Amino acid sequence: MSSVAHISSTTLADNLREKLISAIIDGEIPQGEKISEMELASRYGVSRGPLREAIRDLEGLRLVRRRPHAGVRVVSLHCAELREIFTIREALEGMAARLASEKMSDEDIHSLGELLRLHETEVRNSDGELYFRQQGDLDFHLRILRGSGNQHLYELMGEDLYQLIMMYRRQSSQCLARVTRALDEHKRIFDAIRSRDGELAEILMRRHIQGASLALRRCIEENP
Amino acid sequence: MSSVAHISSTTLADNLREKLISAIIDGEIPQGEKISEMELASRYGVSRGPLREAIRDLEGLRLVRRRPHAGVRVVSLHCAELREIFTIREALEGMAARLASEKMSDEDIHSLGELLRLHETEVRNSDGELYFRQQGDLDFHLRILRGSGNQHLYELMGEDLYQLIMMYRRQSSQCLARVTRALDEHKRIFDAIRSRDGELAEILMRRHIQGASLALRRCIEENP
DNA sequence: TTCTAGCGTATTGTCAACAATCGTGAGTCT
DNA sequence: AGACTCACGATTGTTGACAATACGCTAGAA
Repeated sequence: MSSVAHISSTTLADNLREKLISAIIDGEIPQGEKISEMELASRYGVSRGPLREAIRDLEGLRLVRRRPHAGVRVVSLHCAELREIFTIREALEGMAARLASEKMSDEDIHSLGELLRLHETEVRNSDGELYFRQQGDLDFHLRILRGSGNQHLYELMGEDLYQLIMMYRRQSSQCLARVTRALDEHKRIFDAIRSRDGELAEILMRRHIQGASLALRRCIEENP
Repeated sequence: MSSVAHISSTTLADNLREKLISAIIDGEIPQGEKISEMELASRYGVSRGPLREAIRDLEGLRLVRRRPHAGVRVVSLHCAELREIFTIREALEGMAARLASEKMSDEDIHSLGELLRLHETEVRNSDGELYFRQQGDLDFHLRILRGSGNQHLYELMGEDLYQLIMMYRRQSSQCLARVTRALDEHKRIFDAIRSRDGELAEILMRRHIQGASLALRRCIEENP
């Protein structure tokens, strides 16, 4: 089944794709850097064929920009671009919250509540842990995305676009202090979903993401 | 056999990508069909390398599904999937209408009004032309997408996802009769944008797309 | 007859060499 | 000195051959 050891069970290009995503997200390959096919190929011990296919995927995820015959560079997320992404996120996750209010099963909603309680205790205990926040926050949003029952929506926002957000989060580690407030907003969104109030859930989710976007921009202005 | 006179200004893979998109959209390669790399490569007179890269792109556009070592099939748009796409479209284009209300220049708005007047006369004259409708409708929506000033939003919805919608439209030619009503709804959206009323523009756009989605589903139920 | 096992073929995945294109720096002319 | 030309080097794009995997077919037994 889907357990371990799918290290090389797929194809080289697919594996490379994941490795490259991680490398870019972690900043191992810096933003704006031009990447050399030959160098990367030898670094990962594969030929240029699979590598080029993986790069093609990354281009689709908008993690790299490619100019024909001139090489490919890792994108650099400046403020305007990040704002664009968050606007898209607002539209998509707002819709997801609305759909989740209608479509989620009672069990899934219950499970989501448990997750929130878990987050609360974790926030209370280790009050400065931001790694948790990244994972936990993501987890909440991903659950709602999945709870929408819209497979395309989940793939588009939760698998593709989230990579871009992850890339920013990993590399700009500051900008927390919003943890407790975010958790509070999560709880209100959850309440709306539990009440099957799709319209409210959408509004709250959109506000929540607007707030995150605003906080992010403020943080960028302060810390160069 | 083939006129190879076209010296590709970009790359073979990029050209192939566009050709394959057209072929799939036009139904030249039928939905659900498993595509053979060798056959396609010889058909388009290229090697399998660039072809595989182009296919990788199509997978990102969700026009094909690929299973490792088992080949790649053109997606088949059944009703549920189409509904998912339209839901995403509703969220994204609704947001685009809101943003366009704030960001579009007066000249762009004026130009958009001219486009609508052009559409009106065309609809009045050639009342059954659906090819116009496809192009014209798309044009209106694309203008708003671009008017949002959000580059990522435009690329995501107007360049990537629209391929899927185009694919459906081309292949199920029926399902018009909504032309005049759609035009009317376009006009109201335009009015909201001209009034710089982003909230109203978003609501109207979402209703408009909901209506289109509903009409589509009804049409599918009637015509198998 | 139907299920299963095993083999052979056809297709996909990978590689390393070949060709085309772009960026660069030396050299020259005004 | 500054700008333009042109050829060189390095990198990307493309190809056909090679290896690995999945699918179908035949054959045999229950």
